[in-house]
Amino acid sequence: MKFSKLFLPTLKETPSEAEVISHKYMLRAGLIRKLAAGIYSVMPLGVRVLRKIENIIRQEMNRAGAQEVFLPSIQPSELWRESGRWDFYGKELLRVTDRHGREFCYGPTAEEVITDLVRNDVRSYRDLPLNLYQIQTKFRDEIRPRFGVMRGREFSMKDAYSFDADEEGAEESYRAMKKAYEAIFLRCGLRFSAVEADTGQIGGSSSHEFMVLADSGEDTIVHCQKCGYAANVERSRLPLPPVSAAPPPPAPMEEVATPGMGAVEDVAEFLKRDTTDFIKTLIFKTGLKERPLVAALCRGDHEINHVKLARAIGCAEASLAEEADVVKATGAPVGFAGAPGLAIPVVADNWVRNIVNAVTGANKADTHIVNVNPERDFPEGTEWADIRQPQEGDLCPECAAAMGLAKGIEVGHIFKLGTKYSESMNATFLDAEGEKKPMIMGCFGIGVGRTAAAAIEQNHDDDGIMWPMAIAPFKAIVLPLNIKDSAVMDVAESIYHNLDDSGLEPLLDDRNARAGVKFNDADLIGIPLQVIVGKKGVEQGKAEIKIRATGEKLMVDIAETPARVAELVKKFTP
RNA sequence: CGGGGCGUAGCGCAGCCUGGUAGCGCAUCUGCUUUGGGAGCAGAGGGCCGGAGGUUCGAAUCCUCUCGCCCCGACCA
Repeated sequence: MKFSKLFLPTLKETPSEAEVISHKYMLRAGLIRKLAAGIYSVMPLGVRVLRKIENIIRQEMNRAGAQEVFLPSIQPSELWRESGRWDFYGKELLRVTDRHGREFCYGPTAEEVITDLVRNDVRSYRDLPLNLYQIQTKFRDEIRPRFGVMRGREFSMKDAYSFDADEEGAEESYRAMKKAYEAIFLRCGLRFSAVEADTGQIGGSSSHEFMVLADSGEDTIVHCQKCGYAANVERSRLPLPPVSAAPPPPAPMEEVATPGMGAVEDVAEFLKRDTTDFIKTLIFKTGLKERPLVAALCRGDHEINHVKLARAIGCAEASLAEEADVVKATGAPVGFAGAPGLAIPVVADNWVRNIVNAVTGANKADTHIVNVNPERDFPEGTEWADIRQPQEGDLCPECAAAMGLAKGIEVGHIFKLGTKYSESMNATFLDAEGEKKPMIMGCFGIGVGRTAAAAIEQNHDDDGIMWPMAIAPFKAIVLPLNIKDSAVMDVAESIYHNLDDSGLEPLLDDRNARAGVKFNDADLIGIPLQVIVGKKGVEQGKAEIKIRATGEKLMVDIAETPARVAELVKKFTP
């Protein structure tokens, strides 16, 4: 490909809308342009990257025994009503009505469609297992799209669905996908971690997220260096707190005046007590009829994780209650809630249980209670659970070593669905005994554009992108520094054609531009290898190969250049 | 949805407070020179100032409404 013919408008300055690195560089390197919030056009260079990623995905999915299909993006509401998600999915589901008044949605995922497809054509255990996947545009009407294609509303996703006759088969399908995913992200040149995850709206029994480690990630994970345990904080398991051998004796509860001091830090300062002696009480809305409000407790220096809390309560989501509800539930303004004497249900974090002579709110304005002892003073029926946010240094649930926290970008997510959809949508088969059974399902997603963005987050410098070889739009860019110098141009063209004939996907920068412009654009768009052809080099029979990622420069005989490029391409392709 | 910010040429911005009919840099086009890290000179084109009302002799500027975008939060395969 010749640069002069390529639709590749690079930007010298960053458009003001971009905040994160990958978004900035995707715009500047001419990969994408925005059409509306969370909706992007992909330009030629971007398409080349996406196709590379898609092809790696295809190869590994096919190798794992999955078959590619292509499902509709517009899906009838009936299927979604059958699964029960028409109402459950909420505003994120983009609903449309056709000219006859029939309701449809733009597919955010395809469990319903695939289950419908399979139930109609699969009847026997002999047809199982089956794993079908597609690479399709999805639409999710996110509340707040952001960070370019990282959290877009319209995006390309590979989604796979497995159907098995029994648990062992489903387990095997899950393992095969996990292995395929590891191969895919490894080949894409990403540093990632497969972590235990929450199942969210998709449902099902268990799941792993594939997290690309990057500071700009929206998810937080806890991980153990020693044994390799890693989990999304939403799914983190924390061991019980150490028990003191000789705890001080419990003292009688006593009210203290704490005028205007709602925050734990203020009260701690005032009472000269450590925040670890405090029990923080937060009131949450659950959306449940039987217990709309719940008090969640954690130690003063800890934070409640809303997702862990929701799971402990058994509700879809837990969010902080409005001020009026807090007043109603506790009889005090926000900041003075405490478990003793509270009428609403109490869920307390395990780490609260053996705090001795703790400080907590008195359910009375400007008042706290000291010497609270949970076992003695908490209401009857208090539930204990693991509901707090992990902290740096928390101990590993598997091996008890200290864990760390890291930010990650979720590029893939795999779920064991069980029979959630096959039962609600009646996808059954006859087993060897002639008995009718629901298929056991799994589902497996990869965000294609997000994988590209994650690759940039992990591989860039101040000058631009440094594409991993396997997903680079071009593997090498040939830079004749002066196209009017026919000796230089002849050498550049011959190297270019040679590379092209060898299938090494070269780009020839044949623009009549100064050397600096070409260097800067080559760095920006992140082609892994630059072949620099200049006057001085040509006179000595040499060309120069620059490795974008390391900055390393090699002087090479012109005749050997294509072979050296081929070598380097091979070396850098995992 | 709550909070904050921003819409002026393709991109980045100034002008707005204190109304007088739009400007800078980059990019683009033409010509000449230049060609190893975003060139120089000369010339040229491009904006009903997001939109709609209003105030005024006069609105990019003041007021009201509206649309869009970005950030934080809530939310989220």
